[in-house]
Amino acid sequence: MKKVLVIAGLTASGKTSLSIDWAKKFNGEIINGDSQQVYRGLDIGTAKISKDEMENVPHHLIDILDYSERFHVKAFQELCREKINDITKRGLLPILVGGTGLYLKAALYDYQFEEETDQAEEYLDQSTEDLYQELLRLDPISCEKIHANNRVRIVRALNMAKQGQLKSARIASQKQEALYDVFWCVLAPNKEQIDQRIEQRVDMMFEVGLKKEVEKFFSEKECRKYQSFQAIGYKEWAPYFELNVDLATIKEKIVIHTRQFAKRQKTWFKNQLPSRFVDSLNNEDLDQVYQEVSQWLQGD
RNA sequence: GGGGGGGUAGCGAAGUGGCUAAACGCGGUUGACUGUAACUCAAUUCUCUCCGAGUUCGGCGGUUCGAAUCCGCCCCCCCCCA
Repeated sequence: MKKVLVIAGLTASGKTSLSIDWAKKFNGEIINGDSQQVYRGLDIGTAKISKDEMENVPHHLIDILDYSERFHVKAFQELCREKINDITKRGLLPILVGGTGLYLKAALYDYQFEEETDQAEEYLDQSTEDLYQELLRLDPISCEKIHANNRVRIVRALNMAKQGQLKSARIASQKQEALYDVFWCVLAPNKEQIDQRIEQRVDMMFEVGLKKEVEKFFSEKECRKYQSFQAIGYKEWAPYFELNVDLATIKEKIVIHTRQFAKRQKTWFKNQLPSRFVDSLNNEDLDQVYQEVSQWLQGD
């Protein structure tokens, strides 16, 4: 079984620096596992690693899309698996680094997606309640897992049901197994430290020109419907352009959204994966995991 | 000094005699998550010995069967005039 080392974790937990360190020590290459860092030009707001910081360690799946393009799990799954094969073939260790739990899991587990067209527009004029009723007819099992208010998920399941396979049936056909020999590290410092680091990071983003970056891509109203504009650090700027809201307020919003995001990530990793939580701001714990990873690499 | 507006749960803000422990939003907490996932959604958020009880709506006192809501005095904040 191919080995894949995963460095997942909360935003601002220190994934980037650890990944460079380990890539060198374990002779690996890095695959980005972050839904927003795939976009070219969105650098500051996504806290993307810079060329310098890479220290010549090869990075994959960064800057592969224009900010106007759409991206989704299926695409990530395919690209990521290709990279894993490629890196493994060259005798190196693939290190998957990122905070998008679903993407990581979908790439490494036996999740299956199929060719499918997006038909979201079809549902636009229908109420969420109606859509839920329809889904109740077509795929009642999925309804058990999707809340009646969760329009996004309902539309998704409906779309699948109408194009052939039921979402519930597809999930049932999977074994919930990893396709690789995976070591899951989840970097999760304690809350006080994460909150503090988030605040510092956002301050830094403003200092190094986040505003310019956002203006470059999103000052045109049209651009704000792009998926990339969903990213924290970007979407908060709409009131600045439209209502002249001051920068301090924008910044505060970004900090709050980032904190909330970190919490969601933590919940997700805690309950979706058999992962090794790492207090990445604690050197003892880091040494400890380092040993564990080394041992894991030696086994077959 | 005169005139006006205002003080409601962590914050913002409704409520102007009973249906109000008090709408709603934000923030907090917990959780869900298989093609938007940095998304989307849910539960919970005065206190407790928590299926019931106890304290709340600047403070004190009063009217009333009953008050955040009415009356009196006091304290604080904002605006205008002087």
